[in-house]
Amino acid sequence: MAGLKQVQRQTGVALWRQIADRIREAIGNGAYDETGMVPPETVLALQFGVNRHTVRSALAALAQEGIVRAVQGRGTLIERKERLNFPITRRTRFTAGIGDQARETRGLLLDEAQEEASAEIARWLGLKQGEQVIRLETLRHADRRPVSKATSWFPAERFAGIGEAYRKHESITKAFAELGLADYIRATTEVTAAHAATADLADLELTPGAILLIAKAMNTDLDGVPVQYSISRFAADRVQFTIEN
Amino acid sequence: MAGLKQVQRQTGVALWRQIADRIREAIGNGAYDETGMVPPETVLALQFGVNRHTVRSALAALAQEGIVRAVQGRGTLIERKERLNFPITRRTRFTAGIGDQARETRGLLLDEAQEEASAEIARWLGLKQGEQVIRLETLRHADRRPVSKATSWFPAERFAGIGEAYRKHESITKAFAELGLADYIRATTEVTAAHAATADLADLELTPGAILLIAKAMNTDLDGVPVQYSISRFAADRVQFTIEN
DNA sequence: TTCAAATGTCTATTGATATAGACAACTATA
DNA sequence: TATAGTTGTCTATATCAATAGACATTTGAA
Repeated sequence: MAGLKQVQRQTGVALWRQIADRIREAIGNGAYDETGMVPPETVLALQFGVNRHTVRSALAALAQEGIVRAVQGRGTLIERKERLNFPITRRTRFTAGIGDQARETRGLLLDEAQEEASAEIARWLGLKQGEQVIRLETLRHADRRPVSKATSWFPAERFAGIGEAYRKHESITKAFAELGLADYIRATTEVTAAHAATADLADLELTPGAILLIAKAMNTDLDGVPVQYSISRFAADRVQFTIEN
Repeated sequence: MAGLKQVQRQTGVALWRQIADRIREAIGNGAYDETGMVPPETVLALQFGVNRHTVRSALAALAQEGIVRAVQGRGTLIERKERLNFPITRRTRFTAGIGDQARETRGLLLDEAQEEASAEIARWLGLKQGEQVIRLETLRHADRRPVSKATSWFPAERFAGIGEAYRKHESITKAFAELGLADYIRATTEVTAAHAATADLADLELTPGAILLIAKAMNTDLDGVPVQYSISRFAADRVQFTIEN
């Protein structure tokens, strides 16, 4: 588990960024829980086989993210460490899934629009291409930290006013309930990973090079009729998915 | 979908690498399927807002990976494009899951060892810490391209000789069968994403900064007794997971 | 054959990245 | 109150990353 931590040169990814990513990950995995501190700069420099100044650049980046805080004379303290678990089941709901792990969850409506369904959206929602759909851009927080950004599409006819309902309740489940859909089922989830797009970086408070876990999900009502298709982007260092079969 | 492709400066990730990652992703998503070619360098330079030489660095990297091939006077042709779908269900098996999408799958045994179960492994396999387990390091290919690298643990007493059986059959399912376990069930899967570790980069033929989809999975026999715990690392640009509920 | 469009090559310059060394400033503890 | 251990700051140097411009070479179509 220990061993020489390695980085690669001349790959277009600066050493300080590789090291920052590794340390962030190690913190997330609880590697430094005993001391609550990152090892001294000289030790890290030795471990990664780089100059101490390079390690300092990495730690400066992590300090900028609010993950560590350096104290002269003492060391570099771990400020924040989180990895939420997000279960994916037939009853997957964001708020309920995260709810027991965070004191407070919020759902922000960033944008709302009615538009014609693209071929892909139409396929997922069982509509014809060009039929009207409502698109919501939402940003979900847990304990005041952004966790995921999602784009969702709903059949416009059936769910007119869902934007307003979401803005009020800050929850898809409650918005559905207000519009007469008491229950729904997660039918399909596709999971991929990718580098974050610029637009998502800012909202999720990430730095470039950061990784997103991307879940493309389709929900149906109890009769199996599609009610929602969504593409959710999660900050990979803050979330893991669990699939229980 | 079109719009200005964006890259960020002074983030420790070189522009040419960001651009290479975006283009690789776009190719994987079928963005250039109509022409079978990447847009001209000057067009890409305009789209990304960088100098043509920077785009050339990105394309050179992709050519190195064997994804594109530049032909003077014509353009830059797409050589390879793949994204396998990996379904996660109660009956998840690598070979069967990928089998219908690739002409040929292989499973290579990189390493085998018998060791004492760590606290985590023991918990997953329902053993006591320190009990003997067999660890296999395997590398799985589809159509001669590496797809995933996995570390698996098995209770040593019950599955003595599983390394040899895997080496022979190149399949966990068949190795289990040889040892008297005719059927098994995927009980739990945890999905995360992370930057690839150096050791995995080489085996999976990836470049640093590349993303892994990581699946931590536990399989049980039909009585619910754990038979395998594994951590599989997939090249994120070649694979997606599908969870059907 | 001609020409537009595309990739290939070269030179030059600037800023970011990484290394190296020296020393200052601060903290906790013996 | 020393002192070891830690982070903070400064200078200097070499290499990588990015931009800029000019021109050569190849291809495919008019």
